[in-house]
Amino acid sequence: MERWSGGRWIVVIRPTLSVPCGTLWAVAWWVLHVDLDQFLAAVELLRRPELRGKPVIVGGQGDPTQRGVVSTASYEAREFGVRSGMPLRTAAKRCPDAVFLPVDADVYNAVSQRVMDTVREFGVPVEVLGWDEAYLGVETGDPEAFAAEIQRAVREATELDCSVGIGDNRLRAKLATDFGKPAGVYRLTRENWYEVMADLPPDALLGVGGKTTKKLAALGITTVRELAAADRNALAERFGPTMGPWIWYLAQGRGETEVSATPYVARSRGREMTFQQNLTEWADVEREIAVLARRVADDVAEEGRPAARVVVKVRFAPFETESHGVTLPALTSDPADIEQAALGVLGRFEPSRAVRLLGVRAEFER
DNA sequence: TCTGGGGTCCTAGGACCC
DNA sequence: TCTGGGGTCCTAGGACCC
Repeated sequence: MERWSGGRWIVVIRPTLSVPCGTLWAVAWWVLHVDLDQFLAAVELLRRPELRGKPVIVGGQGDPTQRGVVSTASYEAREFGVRSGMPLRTAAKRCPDAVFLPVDADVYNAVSQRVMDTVREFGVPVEVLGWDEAYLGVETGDPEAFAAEIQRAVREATELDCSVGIGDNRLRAKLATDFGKPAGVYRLTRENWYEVMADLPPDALLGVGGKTTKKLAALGITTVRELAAADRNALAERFGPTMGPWIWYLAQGRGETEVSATPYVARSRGREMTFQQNLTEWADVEREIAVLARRVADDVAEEGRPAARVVVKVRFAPFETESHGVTLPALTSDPADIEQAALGVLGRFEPSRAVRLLGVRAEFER
């Protein structure tokens, strides 16, 4: 396909690669994945510059003697083997000199907003994935230059570094980002997919985690290459008619190319809390469920759509999780209704066991 | 290593209906 | 009297992601 642009003809190829085309500029559709480097730690360093160069760990209440896990570790802390998701206690053992800071969601929200506003100024579709990530759909002959422009703009607006993955689909763009970190750009396409990914374990793919990797190993599949070459029907047999073929596609680097700028519509809103000391009195459990339900009701009100279903989650000591739910007799945003529903569902749990975590979630109509 | 809090999507099994 | 088969909806749990 050709079209007239900027005073010259350009060749538009979608969604494949740009090809040098004589005096014509070859333009293609790219997915760019923008990911801020060590986001939470980086934001904390902005307001506490004296911590720069030190191992900084953001997570929980910022107290490694309490229950909580690492949200983000600075690169210095990662040198000690500290990783996201690790218990704070463990992180403190690995890196005793680290500075521990509590998660400050309001601040990260505000900074994230500035970053995303900056990225949106480029006038391309932007799909935000969380505090620190977004996909961009970009039509350009030089995606590396575009990526560098984004990095420059984000740094200018926020003093934060980001890495950019360039891909011919969302999967490859997202995986590319890690190879660009920190503060770099990397391109992953059909051209170099196997060269880069073939020998990595299946959980290098987005959507394949530890559990699936273990099950695959039991089938003799231990690399992306082997998964890509596996029998699709056998995978469907083992992992289900959707998941089986899906992970097979992933291993080949195939994925969605669309980047949607349509606003995110939540399926559910929930609140949960792990208690520093297990609750052993059921009256306390009931009281805390009521508190959580009221908070969820606030979130539901903010959402502006009524709840259709309420689900209660209980994690018993030491770590056994159960959930029960109820479809509401009618759609409602009334805090009293949501609280009543949650307390009613709570009656279906065993009341004589110590409780580690409680959660309440409201689901919206699909 | 004693395992957060915010979510999404898929699967399996039972209920229910014809 | 003890027993079909298919479709659909609901629920609980699992896996995964940031």
